[in-house]
Amino acid sequence: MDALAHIRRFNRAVTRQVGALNSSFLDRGRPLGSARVLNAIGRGQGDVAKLRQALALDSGLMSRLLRGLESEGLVVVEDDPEDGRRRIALLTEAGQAEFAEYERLSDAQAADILSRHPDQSALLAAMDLIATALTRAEIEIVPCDPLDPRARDCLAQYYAELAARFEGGFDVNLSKDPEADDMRPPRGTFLLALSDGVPVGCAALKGGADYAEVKRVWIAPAARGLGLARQLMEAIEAAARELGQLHLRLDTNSALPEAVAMYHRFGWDEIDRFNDDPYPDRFFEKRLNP
Amino acid sequence: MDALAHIRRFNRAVTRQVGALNSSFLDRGRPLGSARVLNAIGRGQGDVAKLRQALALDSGLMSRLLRGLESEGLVVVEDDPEDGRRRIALLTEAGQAEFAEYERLSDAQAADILSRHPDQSALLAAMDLIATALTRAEIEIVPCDPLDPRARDCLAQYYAELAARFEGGFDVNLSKDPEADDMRPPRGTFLLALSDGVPVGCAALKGGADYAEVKRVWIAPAARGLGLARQLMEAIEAAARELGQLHLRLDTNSALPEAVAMYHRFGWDEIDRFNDDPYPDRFFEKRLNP
DNA sequence: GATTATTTCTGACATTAGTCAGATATCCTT
DNA sequence: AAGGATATCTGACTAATGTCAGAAATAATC
Repeated sequence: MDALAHIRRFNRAVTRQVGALNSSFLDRGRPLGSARVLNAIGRGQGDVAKLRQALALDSGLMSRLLRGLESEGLVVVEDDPEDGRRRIALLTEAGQAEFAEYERLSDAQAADILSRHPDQSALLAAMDLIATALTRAEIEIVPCDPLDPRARDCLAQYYAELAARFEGGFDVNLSKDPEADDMRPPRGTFLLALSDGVPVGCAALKGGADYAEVKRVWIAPAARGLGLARQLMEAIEAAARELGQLHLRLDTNSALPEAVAMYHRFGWDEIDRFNDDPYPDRFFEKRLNP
Repeated sequence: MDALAHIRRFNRAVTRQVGALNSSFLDRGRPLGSARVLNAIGRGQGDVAKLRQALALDSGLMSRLLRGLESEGLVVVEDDPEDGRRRIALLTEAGQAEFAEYERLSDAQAADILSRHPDQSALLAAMDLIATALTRAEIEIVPCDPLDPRARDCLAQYYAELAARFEGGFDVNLSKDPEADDMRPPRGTFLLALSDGVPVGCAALKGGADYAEVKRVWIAPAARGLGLARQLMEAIEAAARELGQLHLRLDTNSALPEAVAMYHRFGWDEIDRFNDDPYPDRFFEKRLNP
């Protein structure tokens, strides 16, 4: 069977699905164009110029759609304090509520599909894989508090994976869990890779007196193979330079051969054991140029 | 992380993708409505009434779009010989060429996504899973020649799966491969389950003098758990009645416990070995009421 | 400070999409 | 054969979307 036949089927299936979602959006009594603008603003695209680019709309049309949403009382448009030509759109309270209603419609449709499927986790994994493949160009790496729920979520998946891959399992309490303060500025940092707001990877820099440690490097299964690890490691190194930490170390385990290979590939030197943590058996360091 | 957040991300990713595909369709100088009609006809939806239902179009609009395509010389609309009220749309040669161009655009986009992905087979499997989940209501079961490429494709996957699951592997040459003629009317039949044209399962009825045998029951991994096996078995039984074969038998293997459980569930009785094929070790029969 | 570029907004207009009410021909049922 | 239902088509209309040109304000450049 031709691979393209499968993709055509996928295209048609999602096209119909998107069509169904769009017509359910119409039930809220607003044309699709306005609904799309409202949703884009709700998702944080306030900048009118970016909005126009993201939705590929003519400036005249954009302007009229915003006037329409304003007269509905859902949106206010303010001047950009940094550039008097630009304007910024914000949702009013009513606009927030309306945006939430659109999210609810979309969620209801999603929950319906999910509930009918025999293997929900397989379906979610497939959706993640495809969403990542389609939005890979737009994955962004942002700093984040190590106690943020999104960070905790990544770490939970990271620990679960270690537990599955280490022969004797993995108990985070036996390992030295870094203090959150060591992974926050000014001592260190915690980075998340976000694909359209969903975390698909993380990495931490734990500051120290003699050297800083790279910890918790993890990529979601759906996002592997996209070169995300390199992006994260480069961002970590940039953050380390920023913080004046030029001597980096990390530890890992032979049970994770792709990690070991990766550190070699990224210019890390293998060194002797430098701590007594029970899990790692491979140790690396890298010295950065300022 | 909330499952719905993942689905929202998926929704947004495919919405954007569908939007991009639609605007590439516009490049062919024809409004989207006409393009959708042309594509639906090209995919075999000639019946104007079905076309209207599939695309959810008003009869007036449909009529006008067809007139437009006719005046472009892409489509001819004929009377339905079976029902004078109905009409049937067909692509002219120019229409076929134009349809092929749309397919090419869609394929190019698909190939682009596929080529950028590190694990193409995982991406295809994910697409299959989702397409099946979204179109499960529209899976149709149709008779098909056992030598049709789509049938052969299913059988190849079926044999590969047996080879993986049987301890000593599976060599189709050691098993009694039924003659194609025994799986064609008037002796037997071969059924395919099609989801938007892509085969996602099959089952065969091999006619015989004393009894007919059910063979080659297979469901694609992406389509499992949807109750497709029951649909296929019911269709096989209906075909058997049609052909006057009321005594059915089948053989299977303990290495396929879900198949064994299924036959019990569907009212088959386990019986003694009735052939000397080396692979099966479980044997069933079922007597149908006329 | 003059010139050029950028951003938003408005007006005028064209195209596309969607809706509704008949008209006509045919089919189905009794 | 009559009456009701169905499928398509046409005309008349409305709403939505897309396009273009230019005005006004501000920013960037020289």
